[in-house]
Amino acid sequence: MAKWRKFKTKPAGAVRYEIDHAAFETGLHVFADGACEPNPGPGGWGVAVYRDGVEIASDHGGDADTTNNRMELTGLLKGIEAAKALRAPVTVWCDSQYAVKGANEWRHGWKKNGWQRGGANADPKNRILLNAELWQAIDAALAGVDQITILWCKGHAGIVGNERADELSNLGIATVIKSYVTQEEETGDYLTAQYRG
Amino acid sequence: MAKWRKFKTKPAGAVRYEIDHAAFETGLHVFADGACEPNPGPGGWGVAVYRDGVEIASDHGGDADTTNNRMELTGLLKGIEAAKALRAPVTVWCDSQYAVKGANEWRHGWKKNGWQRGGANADPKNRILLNAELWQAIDAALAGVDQITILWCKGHAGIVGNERADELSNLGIATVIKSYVTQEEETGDYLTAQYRG
RNA sequence: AGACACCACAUCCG
DNA sequence: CGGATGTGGTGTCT
Repeated sequence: MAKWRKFKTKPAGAVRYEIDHAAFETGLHVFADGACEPNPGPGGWGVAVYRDGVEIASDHGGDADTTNNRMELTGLLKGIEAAKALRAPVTVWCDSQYAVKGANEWRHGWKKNGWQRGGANADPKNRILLNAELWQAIDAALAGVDQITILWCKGHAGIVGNERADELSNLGIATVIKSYVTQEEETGDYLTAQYRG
Repeated sequence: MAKWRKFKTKPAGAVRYEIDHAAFETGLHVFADGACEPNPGPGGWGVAVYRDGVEIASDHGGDADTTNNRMELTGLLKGIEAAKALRAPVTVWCDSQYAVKGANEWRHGWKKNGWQRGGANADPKNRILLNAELWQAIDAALAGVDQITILWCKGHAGIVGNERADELSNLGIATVIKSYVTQEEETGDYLTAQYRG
């Protein structure tokens, strides 16, 4: 029974992704998300905290020049910090497998490797770990913590907390943009001539 | 939309990869490619023949259980055979350095060595040449031939013939898969129980 | 140590 | 349909 059979026959299976909404209705849950428009470009992150299904806190922010994954990591980091402040068992949800697997699995290997990618992958130029400072910050935030569980949830799947975090990350972008407009209005100096009137 | 997008998306660097398309617009060119999805797994090969920039022939095929490099070699072999049939100077292009260097350089050493890998390999197990039958077939196809030049071209670089050969190799995979589906419908025996009904 | 190719996953965006 | 941001792997040779 070759592996690829499972791989190839998947389309026929019509696998449906079932969302266990009930799983979010009890206890403490933090949802983190990031966005970037375009990618790369101005980006934002958002965090929403839920207790027993009701939002009890939220936060957001942004960066003028960033990437989707940097914002995703920043959101997760802020989510972890928010979760730590609760001093109770919390689940932190994020729809980026890059962020979730990185925090749960890959991080340890990178750390052991001096924060480098150890894989048998391409040239040594690609050996450098991207966004290393953010990974190190996440690693530090997670040091000695055992009441936080980071889990992956599917994006755009109707999960309320995820949609809310997405909304907040868009708010983060809007905030960044607005600060540009303000700066532009004040100084008239941000945009290059070709983009003005 | 927003002006800052344009402002942001184009940093100063902007290195462009230049392809000498003109090189393919004159004379006889054969493009060979292979694919494997996943690797290892079901694979396909594709060959496209061009005269003065227009496609005059194509071929494709596949294998149920193979590797990317086996398909790459099979594609090259079929390409060489197609080139021989033209009985004129032909350039055969392939994006696999494994296939191109193997056919142009390494092949002679291996042959001299009784189709074994030479070098300082103490372990006789490491002297086993993989895909030896394919290399021997290529060697036989190239015997006494002097009107065929095998060259490497970069993959996924917008080279029309290479993209076409890639498409054909995917067709090769599809054909293989389809034959499985047919077999499944006929015998009801291909899929494991968990994927049926 | 190097090179090329093949693949998988998720997200972001147009 | 397209691209970018990022990770993980295998196939093969020198």
